[in-house]
Amino acid sequence: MAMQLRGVDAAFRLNRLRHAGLPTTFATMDKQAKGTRKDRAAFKADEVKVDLIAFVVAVNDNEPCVLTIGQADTLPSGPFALEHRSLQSGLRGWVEQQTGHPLGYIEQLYTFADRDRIGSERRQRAISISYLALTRKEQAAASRKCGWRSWYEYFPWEDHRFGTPPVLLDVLRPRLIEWAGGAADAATRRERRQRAATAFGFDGRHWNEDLTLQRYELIYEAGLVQEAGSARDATRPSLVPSKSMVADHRRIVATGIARLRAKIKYRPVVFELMPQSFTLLQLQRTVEALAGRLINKPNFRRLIEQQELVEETGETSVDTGGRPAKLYRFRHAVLDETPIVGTKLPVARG
Amino acid sequence: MAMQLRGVDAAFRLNRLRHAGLPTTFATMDKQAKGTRKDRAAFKADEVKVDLIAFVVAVNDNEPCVLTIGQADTLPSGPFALEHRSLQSGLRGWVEQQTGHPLGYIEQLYTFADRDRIGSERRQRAISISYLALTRKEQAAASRKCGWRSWYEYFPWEDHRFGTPPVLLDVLRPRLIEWAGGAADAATRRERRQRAATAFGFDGRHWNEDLTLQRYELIYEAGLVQEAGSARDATRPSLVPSKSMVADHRRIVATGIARLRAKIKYRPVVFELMPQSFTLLQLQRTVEALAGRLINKPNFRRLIEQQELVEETGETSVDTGGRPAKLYRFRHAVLDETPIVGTKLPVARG
DNA sequence: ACCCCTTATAGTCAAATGGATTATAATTGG
DNA sequence: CCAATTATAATCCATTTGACTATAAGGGGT
Repeated sequence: MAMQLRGVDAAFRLNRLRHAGLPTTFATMDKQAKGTRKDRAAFKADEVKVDLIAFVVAVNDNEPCVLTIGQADTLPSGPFALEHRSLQSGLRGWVEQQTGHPLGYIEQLYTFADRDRIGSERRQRAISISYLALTRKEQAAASRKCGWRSWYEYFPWEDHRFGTPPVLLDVLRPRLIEWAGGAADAATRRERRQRAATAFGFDGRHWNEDLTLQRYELIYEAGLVQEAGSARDATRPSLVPSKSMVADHRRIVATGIARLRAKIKYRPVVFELMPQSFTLLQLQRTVEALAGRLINKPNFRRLIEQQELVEETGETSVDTGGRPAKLYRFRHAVLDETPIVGTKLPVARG
Repeated sequence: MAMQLRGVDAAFRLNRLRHAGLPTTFATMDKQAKGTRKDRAAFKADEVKVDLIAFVVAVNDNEPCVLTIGQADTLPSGPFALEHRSLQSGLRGWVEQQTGHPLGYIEQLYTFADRDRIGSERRQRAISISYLALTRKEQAAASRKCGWRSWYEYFPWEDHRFGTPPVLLDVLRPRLIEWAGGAADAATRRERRQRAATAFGFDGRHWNEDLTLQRYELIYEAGLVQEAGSARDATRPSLVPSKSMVADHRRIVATGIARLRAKIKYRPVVFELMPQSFTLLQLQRTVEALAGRLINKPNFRRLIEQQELVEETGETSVDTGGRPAKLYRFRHAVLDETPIVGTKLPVARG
């Protein structure tokens, strides 16, 4: 396998193995890690390169988009260098240089170790730190070799706004069933079916839009996607129809989508993607684009209003095609107020 | 300031500044970041050192504990080296070597750039990757120079199980009010009061146990805590009574507590901290220890049962002091089933 | 044996929340 | 003026959730 399996849920999966009594990394751990804290300065071999990678999001015409560079499907990135004052400022610098796009909201996603790069003289370790960034397309200053592409070109099974995507039932389901059935023992087969059903909402289960990363990892594990630059055998006839990305960038995007979909439910981050003033329907359409599913209109409005996230500007928008809609703006004060909504513990009050 | 302000919410705070029209990192960004992707291999200056730091958690006698090493209050850590097969295996190696403790569940917390270390010949960049790990004390093999310390020695204001901690109202509140009032302009004063009230539940607001990191950052920003090794002026007479840690380890712990408190509400991670079989009250006490607040007993049992997280072992425990309690064990199958509980979007079904 | 204390377990009830639906208002375009 | 389209308000009902009460089952002392 040309790529390493990793991701946010790797620890979780590993843990499942542990409970099942199977050997884990922990059991087979390399014992040769020597040296005390004092020794650190003596080693030069410990030095590694650090890459910063950005998953930049904007919603254009109700389509959630990722910022890419070059002809290939590549995320903006660059090495963390001495000139950078911080990781974030390094990331901003690279993105602005490569795309001409200034970033607003930034959030760290995940740090992972790349597979060893064999340098000219010695082994070279590399680490990638990925980030999620939110902006608006208009902020782009006459872009260079970069462009906005819809998420759903890379993840066609993730868009449920117009009903269940055909690819899900026509392609993914049979192939995942096939993959599950290909396992050696019955327990693994059942476990694979279980995982696929939960992640994709098969067998009458509900679709959960937050499981984007689990779904990608499942598809990847089943060998149904192929990324550019990986040297996989070409014997496998047909993969799931979707755009691939360079290296493991598609996994980073999946991580970012999952994070963002989860986050819009408890923090007011959507407004980073909105213009200064907007109608409630525009806001709803943006959330729907991110979540990949439709939202009940009256209930959405009730939710927004009772949380007092927005305030009226006093103006109305007339290009709605029907009755003019009130324009709203985000109440920035909520960033200081926000008590974060939901608890799930039955706490004892008083 | 001897330490850099950073953390999970740094992006959020930064963003608030942006909206308030203040200059930000983005605005003052260094423009000298040069070089294309092809140049990477040519630079040696870009190499950095990578440290792995572990926040290891166990709950001993209803007290949530952190694993520390040495006499000082230090988290297990060590450099990421060539011998390590992955970041996680490197972390496991260091923790086992320094504490003799094997790790089970591991989850990445945050990656940050340390302040520059001035090496003997040239500037040296360093990066720290922090992790959250869950275990049980019993797994410890006759420990070396390490020990378990209660979280609440470092964060006495976080334990609300036995009522509001005195330090909150007697020390923190007046000092935070003083800090808020010390701001130059009225807007900043109001914003500071607002933030403090939200984070600590002042002025009749509810206590939100998930805001551990925000609270620590606020206290830090107000100059009310001092960490070991920082060269702060000694003129400030009295700080908030609490144990400090080496470097920014206390911030890492705060990040981990916040993450864990949020996570137990939607993923069944508590069971990593439980023995094989346990009573429902033991489970409840463990959750209470982590959350730092009491839970309504009947409702907690209802929650556990309706989610089918556990199954009866058939045995009962008699050392409860009253009626014997049924013993339960975790249903590991839920790890494959779990559809993750809560949505907060008013989705349109059908 | 009995009482009393402790904890376990089951059940009830009201309030709040959340999903779905219907009704009414204000525009544009023909 | 009518039809189509969108905005906005209001209502209904099932489910969830917080708070509380009642009963069961043990141990320890007298």
